[in-house]
Amino acid sequence: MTTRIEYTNHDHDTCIHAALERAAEICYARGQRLTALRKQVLELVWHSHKPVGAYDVLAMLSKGQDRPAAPPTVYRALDFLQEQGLVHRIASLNAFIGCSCPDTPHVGIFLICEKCRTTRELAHEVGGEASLLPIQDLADSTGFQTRGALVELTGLCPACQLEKADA
Amino acid sequence: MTTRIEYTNHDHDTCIHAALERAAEICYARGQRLTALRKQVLELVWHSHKPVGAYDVLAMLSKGQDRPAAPPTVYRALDFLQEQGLVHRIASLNAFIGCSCPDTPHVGIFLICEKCRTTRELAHEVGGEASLLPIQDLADSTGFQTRGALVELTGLCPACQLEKADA
DNA sequence: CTTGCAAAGATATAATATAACATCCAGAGC
DNA sequence: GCTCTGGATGTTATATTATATCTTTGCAAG
Repeated sequence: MTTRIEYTNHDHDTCIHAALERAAEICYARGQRLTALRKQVLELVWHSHKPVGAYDVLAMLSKGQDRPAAPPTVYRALDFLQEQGLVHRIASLNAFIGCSCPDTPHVGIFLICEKCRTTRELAHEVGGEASLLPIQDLADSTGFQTRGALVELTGLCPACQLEKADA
Repeated sequence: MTTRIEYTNHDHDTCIHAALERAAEICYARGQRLTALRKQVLELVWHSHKPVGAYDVLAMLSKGQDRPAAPPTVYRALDFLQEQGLVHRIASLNAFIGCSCPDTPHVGIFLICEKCRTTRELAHEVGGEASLLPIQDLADSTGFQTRGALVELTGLCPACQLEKADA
């Protein structure tokens, strides 16, 4: 038995559906409005487990529309979703990914596959947040007052390690 | 006694000079060419202990020139300096900062002050690299093969904590 | 001296993000 | 129902960051 998320051969519709439902609950509980647009953007971000660029969202949003949406439309929605902790921004990719644990605020710890770009969030795994403590302690010891953090590891996900062996 | 770097009231010319000298040694030892342009860009990045944008470097580089330099000039120099480990890129700021410990390759751990933007690299402090181990272990335990990392903490540096108390 | 190659110059454009102002629309209070 | 208000969205323009591509330069080995 494992808590590992299987990114291949899973029913991703379930991921999306669950994420949207939880987002609705969270926003309702906080008195925030998950409007149709914001919901749609969230759904598009959840389209895969790979970070998606703002302009990718924009393109998906505009597909089949008479008038394509403009960048601020997407960026505003993404800002809202970030404020609510529903998506994270991956700084090293200028891209966004859905948060699978939006209930509690946390700093993200991400594992980004260099090959397939599938990205997994570690922060809320068992010991996830705790793993930051040594760094925080070191920062504290220099007198720095930490308020936010960004941790992004790049490498190869299990699936791509196998593929690499093939090649 | 402390190993803490004092960023205020220090002779920054010494920092710059030392960085340039060490860079020259490193490049020579590796058979890499620290050309005049690359050296100048490195010096401009070292202009302060705050990350500096590529276009800031570009502006400084062009000041007083007949023809201003073009972006690729700066980006190429920065790419070279990054490859040699002489500067780091701060992803959350789209900016660059001189590495104070370029002799050995390492992942950067940065403390970025939200107020004055002064940025300090922790990676090579005592226990710096080691502080990443719990995260690496966690990543390993998921089967992820880490090849690179990015750690950026934001908050308030000691000096700005005092100022904030004043205000 | 010429040839080969890395570095730098030059031009154009791609990709990401925000500023500023106009309009819309849902809900509160009358 | 009406109107007022404030947040959300639309619209236009532009700022900021980064790269592709081709040309030219300069230096060093043969």
